[in-house]
Amino acid sequence: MSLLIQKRIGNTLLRLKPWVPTSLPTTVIKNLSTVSEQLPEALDESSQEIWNVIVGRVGDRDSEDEVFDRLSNDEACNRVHLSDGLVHKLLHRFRDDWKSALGVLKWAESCRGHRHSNDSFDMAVDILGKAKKWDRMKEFVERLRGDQLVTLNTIAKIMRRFAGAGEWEEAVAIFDKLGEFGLDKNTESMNLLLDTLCKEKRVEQARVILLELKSHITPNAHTFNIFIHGWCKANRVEEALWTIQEMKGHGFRPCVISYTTIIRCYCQQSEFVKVYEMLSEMEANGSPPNSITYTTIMASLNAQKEFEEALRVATRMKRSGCQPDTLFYNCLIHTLARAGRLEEAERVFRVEMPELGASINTSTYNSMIAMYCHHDEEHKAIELLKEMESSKLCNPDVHTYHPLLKSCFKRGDVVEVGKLLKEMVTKHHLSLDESTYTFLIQRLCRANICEWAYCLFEEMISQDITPRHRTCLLLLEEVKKKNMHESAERIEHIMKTVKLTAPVK
DNA sequence: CTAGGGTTAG
Repeated sequence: MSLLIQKRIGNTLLRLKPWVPTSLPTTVIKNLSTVSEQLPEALDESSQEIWNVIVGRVGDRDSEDEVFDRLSNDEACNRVHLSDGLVHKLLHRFRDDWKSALGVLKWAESCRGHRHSNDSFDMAVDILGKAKKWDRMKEFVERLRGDQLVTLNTIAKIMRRFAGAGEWEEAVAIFDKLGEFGLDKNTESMNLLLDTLCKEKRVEQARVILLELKSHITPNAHTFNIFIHGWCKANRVEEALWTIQEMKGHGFRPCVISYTTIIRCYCQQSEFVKVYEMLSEMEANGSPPNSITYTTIMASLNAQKEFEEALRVATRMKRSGCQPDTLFYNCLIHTLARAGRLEEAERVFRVEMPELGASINTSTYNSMIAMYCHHDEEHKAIELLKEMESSKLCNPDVHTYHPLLKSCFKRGDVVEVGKLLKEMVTKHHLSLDESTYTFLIQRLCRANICEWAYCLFEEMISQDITPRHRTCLLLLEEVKKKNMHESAERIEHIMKTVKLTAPVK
């Protein structure tokens, strides 16, 4: 087995092999041992080969120069013709590993015939920002500045990373220096700054800055919508309403976005009377609600388990003549499923969506599959999964498999769990996420196969996914019951060293 | 640079 394959994400089952206990059904063991190499999707054959080489060459703890050297000295890498798309995918692959990302970038730059797109540089800046390597980021941006390669998009990445890390003053400082990058302080760049601050719950600061800049830069309708969102995010709907007035004072008519933002805030406060009042107001004053408005309300009612009420909202929407879209239908199907109206959901899926030209996506299928599983019609769920695979319009994701896996556990069919996991990894190149690991570990423990659960736990750690405290405790208890001393010690060790995620709620 | 799902889980 090559190192390359070991490095791949989602080699869950592969890693299980040495651990598979004899108590597991033989079919499971057989399934686990036949995993083939998975490939990242959407790459053509030659790009795929390059990908494998590069990813295989990049070590875990190397410096950027080591990565660069290794790639430069590799024959296969030197023969490569690099496309922007491939560089983009590589940077994305190393988005959490800035050293490797910079090494790859540097190597790509040195390749004959290759010139980076702005997008690649921006991604590098973003990766450094994500890692909070501020000095390296500034250094990198300086270089870009020299080559006049800094765009407003670059600035956006910098600002958002600073603000996201709580360094909002730095975000403002970048705005102040826009001129140095050959960019203007205008409405567009100001809105970017204000939006960044508002999204990081710094609406007050944004407000102060707007007042400062007002005499130089004219706000537009976007500016006010940004503030409406900012106030709502801070749960200060009074100020948001006040901003609507201010907007009017500046000669801008509040639009469907302005109102929908406020409606969302009312929904979160469960102030549904106010929601409906605002809906009526919108209809009356010529900014009628759209699909997004209605979907927002329905989703919120769903969250409160008010499915019948949510369905009334859908009826109201259809009566209003508003054009439904995919997200609306996904929400509607979800609602119908939760309300136990399977035939109606089927009709929406099979008839209404195609007729009204709403495209069906992964989430649509996921909702239908979850519905069937929930109502013990797994065969229909599996049929839909097959349909998804052959349709080529959309592919399954981890959420597609959750209800299917749950059904297997419910039936006590562990063999099927193994089959499904194998399919996820090999056929669809999916890697398990934190919630899937947590779920599997929990259910495997309950099914008295904590050996398997422990393997997944190890796998999780090796993928740098932090287990929840509760998961550790559960597994530890099970492992102790089975006298798996070594595993128990290891779990205890991990609990001490790894920063554990607090349990949800 | 402005608005929207879901989930496996008591």
